[in-house]
Amino acid sequence: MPAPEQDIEQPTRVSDETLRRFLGYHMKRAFNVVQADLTATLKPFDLRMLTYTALVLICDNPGLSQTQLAAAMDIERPNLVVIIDELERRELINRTRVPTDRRAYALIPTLAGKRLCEQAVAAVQAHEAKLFVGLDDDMRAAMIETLSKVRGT
Amino acid sequence: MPAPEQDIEQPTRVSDETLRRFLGYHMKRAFNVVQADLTATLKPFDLRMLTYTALVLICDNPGLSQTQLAAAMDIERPNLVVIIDELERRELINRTRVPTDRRAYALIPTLAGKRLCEQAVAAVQAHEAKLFVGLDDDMRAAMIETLSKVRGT
DNA sequence: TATTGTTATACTCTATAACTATA
DNA sequence: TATAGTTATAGAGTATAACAATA
Repeated sequence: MPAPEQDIEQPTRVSDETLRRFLGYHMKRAFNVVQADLTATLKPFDLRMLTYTALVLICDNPGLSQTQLAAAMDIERPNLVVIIDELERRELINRTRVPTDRRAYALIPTLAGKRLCEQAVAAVQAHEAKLFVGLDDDMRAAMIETLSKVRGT
Repeated sequence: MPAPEQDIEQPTRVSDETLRRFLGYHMKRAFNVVQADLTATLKPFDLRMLTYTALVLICDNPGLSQTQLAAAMDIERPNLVVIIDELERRELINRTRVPTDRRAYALIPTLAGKRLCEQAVAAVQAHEAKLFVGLDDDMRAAMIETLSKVRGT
């Protein structure tokens, strides 16, 4: 016999009671908000999260190779190429051949790259201060510790 | 004059000292780990995070519409269509026309859908217990509260 | 006129295989 | 043979515009 269709009614409010028991669910939803706000924060600099991350790591570690950078960013080497292409095209970094290993590039920030990086980092600092405004230092440190533990580091 | 190229050397270790000052950075990295493990957890059920989330919400809120579900999942309606298509093709849910509004579908789980949902939820519970093994209940509650606050809820 | 579900489309991020040039 | 960077390609996830059916 066919299923009874008598009690088909749209719920007036959608409950996420099962999902909200999971920490991962809250992490995803919170991270979505953070990511959206970060994207807006970086837009004036014409940077995305990936180009921003790459630029900061290159400024902090001048001379690193694309393989090293891809490992640090936890992305595949092929996906890094277009990111580096973009940063180089905008003259924020240079690809310099390494004399001792002519297969590899040393990634070096330009002066413009270093300046943009400084400004972007300051903007991201303001973005974090705004997003995590009610968070005291102890809780902040505890969260970083917990998140690092999850990551396995 | 050209830039001096004398001190081009690959760093032996890549430092992320600037980035690790940001909570968002730790959230992203931790969430990547959670997401990867969740993907593996759901694979035996032939579910992805999106199809899993949709199935759970449909089981918890039988009869809800696609518009309601898209809002609950925080995704655009067009992107939900293929997700519902897949769940329906696998006979885990049904699209039933609402008598009072023939534009809308009421999404109803099948018996098979409810069973798969139960099993998947149990597997995700185990996955969370494993990932957050060192996390005591107080810290867990504090994290959920903090993440909810970031989300603006 | 507005809304539900849909199609088409495009952009980003991600993942893998295969190529080149160097080692 | 192995590695660095590259190309090509394919799969997800996400976003917007526009359409048919219905309200």
